[in-house]
Amino acid sequence: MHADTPDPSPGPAGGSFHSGLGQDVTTTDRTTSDEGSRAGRPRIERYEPTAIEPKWQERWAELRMYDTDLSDDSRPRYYLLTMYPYPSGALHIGHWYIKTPTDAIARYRRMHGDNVFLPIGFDAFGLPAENAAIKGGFNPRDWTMQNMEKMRGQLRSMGATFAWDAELATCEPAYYRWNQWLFLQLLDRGLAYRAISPVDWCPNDGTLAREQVEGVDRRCWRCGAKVEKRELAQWYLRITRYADELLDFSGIDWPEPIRVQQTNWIGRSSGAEITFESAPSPSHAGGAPIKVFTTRPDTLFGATFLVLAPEHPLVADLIAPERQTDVEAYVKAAADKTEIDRLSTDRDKTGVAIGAEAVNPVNGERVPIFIADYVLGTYGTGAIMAVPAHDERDFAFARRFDLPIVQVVMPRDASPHAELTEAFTAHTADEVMVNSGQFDGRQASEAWHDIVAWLAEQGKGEQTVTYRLRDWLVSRQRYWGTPIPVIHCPVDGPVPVPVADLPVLLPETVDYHGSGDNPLTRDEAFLNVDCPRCGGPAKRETDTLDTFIDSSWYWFRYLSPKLDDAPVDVDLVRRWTPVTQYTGGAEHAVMHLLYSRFFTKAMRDLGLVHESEPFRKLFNQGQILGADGERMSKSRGNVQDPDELVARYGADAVRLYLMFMGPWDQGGPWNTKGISGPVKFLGRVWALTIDPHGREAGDQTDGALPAGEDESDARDRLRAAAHRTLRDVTEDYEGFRWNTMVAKLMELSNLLVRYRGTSVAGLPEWNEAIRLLLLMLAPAAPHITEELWSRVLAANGAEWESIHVQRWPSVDETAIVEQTREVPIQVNGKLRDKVTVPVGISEIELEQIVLARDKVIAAIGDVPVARIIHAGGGRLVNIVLRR
RNA sequence: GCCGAAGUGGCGGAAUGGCAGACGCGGCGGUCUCAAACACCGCUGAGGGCAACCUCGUCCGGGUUCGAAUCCCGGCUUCGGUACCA
Repeated sequence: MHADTPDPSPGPAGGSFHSGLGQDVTTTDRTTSDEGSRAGRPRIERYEPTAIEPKWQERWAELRMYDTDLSDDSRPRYYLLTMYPYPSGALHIGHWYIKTPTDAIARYRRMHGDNVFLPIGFDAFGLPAENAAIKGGFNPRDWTMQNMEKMRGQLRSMGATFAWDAELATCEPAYYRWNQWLFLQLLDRGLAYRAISPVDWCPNDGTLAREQVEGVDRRCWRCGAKVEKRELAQWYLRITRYADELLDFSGIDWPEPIRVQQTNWIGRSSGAEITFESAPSPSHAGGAPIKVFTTRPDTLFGATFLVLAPEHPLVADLIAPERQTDVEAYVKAAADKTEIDRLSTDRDKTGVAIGAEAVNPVNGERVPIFIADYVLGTYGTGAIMAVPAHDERDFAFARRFDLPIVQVVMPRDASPHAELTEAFTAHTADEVMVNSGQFDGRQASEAWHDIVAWLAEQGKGEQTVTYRLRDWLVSRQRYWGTPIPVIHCPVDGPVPVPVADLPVLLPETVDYHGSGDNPLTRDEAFLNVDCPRCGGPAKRETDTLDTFIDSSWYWFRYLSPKLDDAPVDVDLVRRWTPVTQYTGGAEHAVMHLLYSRFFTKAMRDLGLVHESEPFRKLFNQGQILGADGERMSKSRGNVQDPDELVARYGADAVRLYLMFMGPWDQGGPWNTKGISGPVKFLGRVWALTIDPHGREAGDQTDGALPAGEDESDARDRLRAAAHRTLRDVTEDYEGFRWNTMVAKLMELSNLLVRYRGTSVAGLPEWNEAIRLLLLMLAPAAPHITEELWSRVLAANGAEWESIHVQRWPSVDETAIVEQTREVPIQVNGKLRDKVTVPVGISEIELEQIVLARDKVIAAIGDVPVARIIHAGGGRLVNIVLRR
């Protein structure tokens, strides 16, 4: 800063005459540590986080500081939501990584006067509880409740400001009855329905989740038996009805990668549905419509065969008797594979002809029909027209089965006779039609529309849109979830449970029989009921709901977790939602974060909520990996236990270290060593505050101010640094840039350390800097700042008031204004010199000074100066020489 | 394969068109101590020079610009997601 004024002007000497200052906050311990007094240096009380953290956590809880008054309209509302944890047993460091910075946001917003609501709860249904229960022979409820109790304690140890009075657990009837209620409403609106679909089924253990099927030969994870596919009646939610609306992200501020993922997942494809007809054959009358979906109707003349999905319903009608055996064998083989296997890209194409033909509507040509598992029954119409010349998969299939390949689209200037060695899939504005009858010579992109129009005229096709997104399968053949409120009557079929009979309670006792299949199917008391419609004997539905239902509306319920006559408090929902800021992992991109958007829209259409989007702003934090760079898991033995760290370094240090590691959205490998940085920093903040006049053994400055500074310079510099830090740190808080926020506070504390024990320690500028430092640090490290704040107040004889109810300080711009500025000087873009000049200097004056510098003259030599660039507001000067 | 994110010292990272490496870890030297630990002070990208200084340097190759870690084009690598979606 004073690089060009090296001569030292000694400031007031010594640093030992300040005990009389009113603002002296030195602790009384200074005099009690007699055995530690060595070399005339009083030992100050050390920073002991474990001694202060529980104390303040209790105090905050006693004062109910963070229960939110939801009816308070006098302040801006800030609904801060963080993904609720699954009660898996214990918190891991990843929970801290997302939750403690979220708490810093809450505290920061409160210091701006916002009414912050930061609820917490538990995603308490799910498979891990059931697996643990089967293994240990106990009730999933007991396991879940115990885990929740442990995790509550751990969550409290973060010092986070959760609104515990709003806590909810989804496994409580008070919550899941409303899952059931919502399900019935969706059923009533046609947004829930039942359909048959294949599930993985083990002969010993019943239905398996996808992750319970192991290895390429698909065996049960528990008993090793070969897993089959079974057709089961399943409940679905009609999320596809909202596909187009879900593609619209206007009005929400979400990370681009999530929006892209959701968009791809929904997978809107514009194309045409084209109707082929079956050709007559000895065993089949012909004339049956076969609908195919294509995004390339312009290639219709190139369709040389048709492929149906193996499970396509028309297969049975069309099949030639002599093909029966082969086709059945193929269909069975396909059914034994999961969709994952079927979709594996590098697999060779397989399929069989079914001995039937179809008629191409555009030219009357007869083409053979195949079934092949590369066509999916669940997408489009489950049937395609195969155009091997213009589709890679069809090309591979045609090569394999020696089928004709007819090119119908080609580049304008290409030779029409060249043989294709791979599918030609380019679809720009520059291709023309060939081998396409009346469309020959037309530009392909125009022919696309012309052919669709022609088909529509003939009643043989229409333009359509297809989505990759499927309806949401919500049936789970599991005990530990929300019972689906339906009764199956032999007379009336599936009948909804009357709303008055809700909740359908999960039975208290559970008998697993040492097996993984759903014990509800064996629970006679649960199972046997009267039909609500005809009163006759009927059976309850034994499937439970996917736990993602629970998390699809939980933030509404936080506002009134105990409300017992409606799922949500319409008035509070109107005032408090959408959620202002949501924080959580990106791994939920196309599940929870998509389902929540769907549910919000569906609940809007049910008249329950007014808005269409759940979360106005979303932030996805990164993932903390093990020290080995791998995902943390018990089996790898690389899990970091936060309790251990808290016991050793304190919650504040852990919070600060997690924030300091790097950008929040980045995550990264855990490295315990690095925590010593934040630990030392907190120790310095402690020492600076309680003992401003102390000096450490080995300090060679001898209490003198830095060379070239007098006391007035030092006071200005302290004040400028404190306010500049405040300005920058405020911006970092706003942008969730915790790592640089902490770094800047470290810089300020380093500066204060330099002045500790000098004549400016304890002066008003010093005290202001300490005060700002504590306030800026308070949201991130709430305990130590609360403790030091209370000591400062006590030392000044002031009444205690929590640091966390203080207002965020405002920047004094006049403190930051400087008299001089250091200007880097470049010659041809290379740094050659620096010069300190008065702030208001003109460009002409600056040039004169710059050009007179020895180093500049040397760098220029005898080459003429072409021009001189003054970069943005005089931040830099660049002298450009003639080439 | 496709989609997304990212490549900067020994390590985590900062700087997003203007002084590369803030801040921290680790390392080296010193002070304090009987000694150690703690704490404190100084140094710490590479190479050269007694020195002042000089040269090189942000994954690789081009380009734009007075000036590029940053913008553009091409490539490589790593991580995440997805998986024959017609």
